Amino acid sequence: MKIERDLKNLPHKTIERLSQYRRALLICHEQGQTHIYSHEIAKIQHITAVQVRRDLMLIGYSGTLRKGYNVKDLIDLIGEIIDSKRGINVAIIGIGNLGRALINYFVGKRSHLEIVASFDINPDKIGNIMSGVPCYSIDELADKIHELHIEVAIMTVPADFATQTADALVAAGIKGILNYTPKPVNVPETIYLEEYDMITSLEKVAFYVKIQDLN
Amino acid sequence: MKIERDLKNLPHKTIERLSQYRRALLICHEQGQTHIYSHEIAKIQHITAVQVRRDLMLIGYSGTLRKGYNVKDLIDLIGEIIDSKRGINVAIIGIGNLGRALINYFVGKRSHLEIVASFDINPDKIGNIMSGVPCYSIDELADKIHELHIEVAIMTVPADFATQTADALVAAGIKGILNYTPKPVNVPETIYLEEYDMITSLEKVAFYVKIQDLN
DNA sequence: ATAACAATGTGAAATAAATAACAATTTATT
DNA sequence: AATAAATTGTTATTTATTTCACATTGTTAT
Ligand SMILES: NC(=O)c1ccc[n+]([C@@H]2O[C@H](COP(=O)([O-])OP(=O)(O)OC[C@H]3O[C@@H](n4cnc5c(N)ncnc54)[C@H](O)[C@@H]3O)[C@@H](O)[C@H]2O)c1
Ligand SMILES: NC(=O)c1ccc[n+]([C@@H]2O[C@H](COP(=O)([O-])OP(=O)(O)OC[C@H]3O[C@@H](n4cnc5c(N)ncnc54)[C@H](O)[C@@H]3O)[C@@H](O)[C@H]2O)c1
Repeated sequence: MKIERDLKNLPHKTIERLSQYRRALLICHEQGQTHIYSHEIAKIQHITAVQVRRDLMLIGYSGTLRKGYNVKDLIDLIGEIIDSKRGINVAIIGIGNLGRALINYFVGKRSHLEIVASFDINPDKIGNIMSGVPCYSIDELADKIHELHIEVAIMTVPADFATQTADALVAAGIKGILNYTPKPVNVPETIYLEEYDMITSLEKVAFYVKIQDLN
Repeated sequence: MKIERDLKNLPHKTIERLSQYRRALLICHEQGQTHIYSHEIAKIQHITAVQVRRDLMLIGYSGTLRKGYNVKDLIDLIGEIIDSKRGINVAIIGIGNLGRALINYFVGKRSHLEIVASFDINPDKIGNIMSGVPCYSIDELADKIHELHIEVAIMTVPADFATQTADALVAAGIKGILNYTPKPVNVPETIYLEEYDMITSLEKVAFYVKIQDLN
C-alpha cells in the first residue's frame, strides 16, 4: 500500500536515472567493485552527486557513511522499484533496420524484459528467427499478444503505418507503447505511451551548436 | 544582439517542440493546408493548446485571431530560429544496424542538416556509399571533419568504443555529439552533448505499465 | 448594430525538478 | 581523546516548465 503510493510519486526523471544508475552499477559489479560513492555515480552520468543522493533517498536507500553505497544491494533495490516481479514480455513491430538494431541490442540485456516476438508485413521476414526472436505476420498480432502475454510494444514500422499499428496494438490489449516512428500516435489514457524521434534530437544538437557560435 | 539573447533563453523543451511542430506543419503544408489552430497542433503532439501558444509567443510569432497560424509563415519562422543559415554537416560514426537505420531515415529529410560522411573501422564497409553517403575509415576522422566542415557527429559504434570515439571527435574539433551508445561519454563543456538510450526508455515504459497494475 | 462565440496572447499561479546549504556521522590522523 | 576530513541525508531554496485564468479581439449570427 505504502510502496504503491511511493512508486507513483517518483519523478519521471528519477525513474530514467535509476535505469541508468543500474546499468552503470552492473558494470561495476561485474568488475568486482563492492561499494561506490554518490560522486562516482554522478561522474559516470554527468550529473551532480546531490542529484544521485536525492534519487536514492526517494527510493529509501541508505548508504554507509564514508563507504558509500553497496553496489549489489543498490542494483537489487533498483530492480525491486522499476522491474515487474512477473517480468514483462515485449514485442517489436516492424523488423527493418531499426527493429533489427533494437533486437540485437536488447536481447539478453535484461532478464525481466524479454523480447518474445516480432511482427512484420513482409513475407520474406515472417517465419524467420532473429537473435532467438521469431517474426510473425502482423495479422497474428492480437492472437500472439494474448498467447505470449505481451504487455509492451516497440513500434518501428514506416511512419505511414504508425496510426494503424497503434490502433491494432490498443485493440489487442497492449499496456505500453514505445513509438520510434516520427508520427505521433493517439492512444487511450490507460496506455502508457513514450515517443522518441531522432530528428528532434539531431535538430536540438544542431541548434545548440548554432547558438554557441553566436557568442 | 537581441535575437541572440532570446535564442539562448528559449527553454530546451520548447526547442524540442518547435522541431516537432515543424514536422507536423510540413505535412499540413504539403496537403495544402494554409492555416492551423493551436489546438490542432496540440492534438497532433498530444499536448495542450496553451503550451503551443506559449511556445509560439516565446519565438515572437503571432497568429490571426479566429484564423489561427499561417502554416507557411510558421514553418519559415521555426526554421529561422532553429536552423543554422549556413547549414550543418553531420557524420555518423559506426555503420552497423543502427547507423544504417539513421542514414536511411535522415537522408533527404532536412535541407539544412546534411549527412555528408560516415566512418567505420570495418574494411568491408569503408569505401561503400550508402544512400549517397560515403563511408570513410575511422583513421581519416580528423581529416574529413575539417575537409567537409562537419560540425555534428552521431555515435553508433559499439559501447566499448564510445569513449575513444568521443575523444577522437573532440580532438578533431567537433561541436556537437549525439551519442546513441549506452555508454555515457565525457566531453568539454564547450561541446553540446545529447545522449539517448533505448533501454532507459523501454524500462520506463515497463515501469509505468507495472505501476498501473498496482491500482 | 449587437450579442454570442471562438480564438489568440499573456501575467499569475502551480507543479516539477535541480541545486544549495548544512547537520550528522563515520573514519582517519595526530 | 581530540581534530580534521569526507561522505551521506535532508530541508530549504531556486530554477524550469506547465497550466490556469482571463482580457482581448476578430467573426458570425441575429
Ligand atoms: N524515431 C527515430 O528516431 C527513428 C530513427 C530511424 C528510423 N525511424 C523510423 O522507424 C521506422 C522504421 O525505420 P527503418 O529504417 O527500420 O525502416 P525499414 O523500412 O527498414 O523497416 C520497416 C519495417 O516495417 C515493416 N512493415 C511495413 N509495414 C508494416 C506493417 N503494417 N506492419 C508491420 N510491419 C510493417 C517493413 O516490412 C519493414 O521490415 C520508420 O518509421 C522510421 O521513420 C525512427
Ligand atoms: N542507444 C540506443 O538507443 C541504442 C539502440 C540500439 C543500439 N545502440 C547502440 O548503438 C551502437 C551500434 O549498434 P548497432 O546495433 O548498430 O551495432 P553494430 O555492431 O551493428 O554496428 C557497429 C558498427 O560500428 C563499427 N565500429 C566498431 N568499432 C568502431 C570504431 N572504433 N570506429 C568506427 N566504427 C566502429 C562496426 O564495424 C559496426 O559497423 C551500439 O553501441 C549499441 O549498443 C544503441
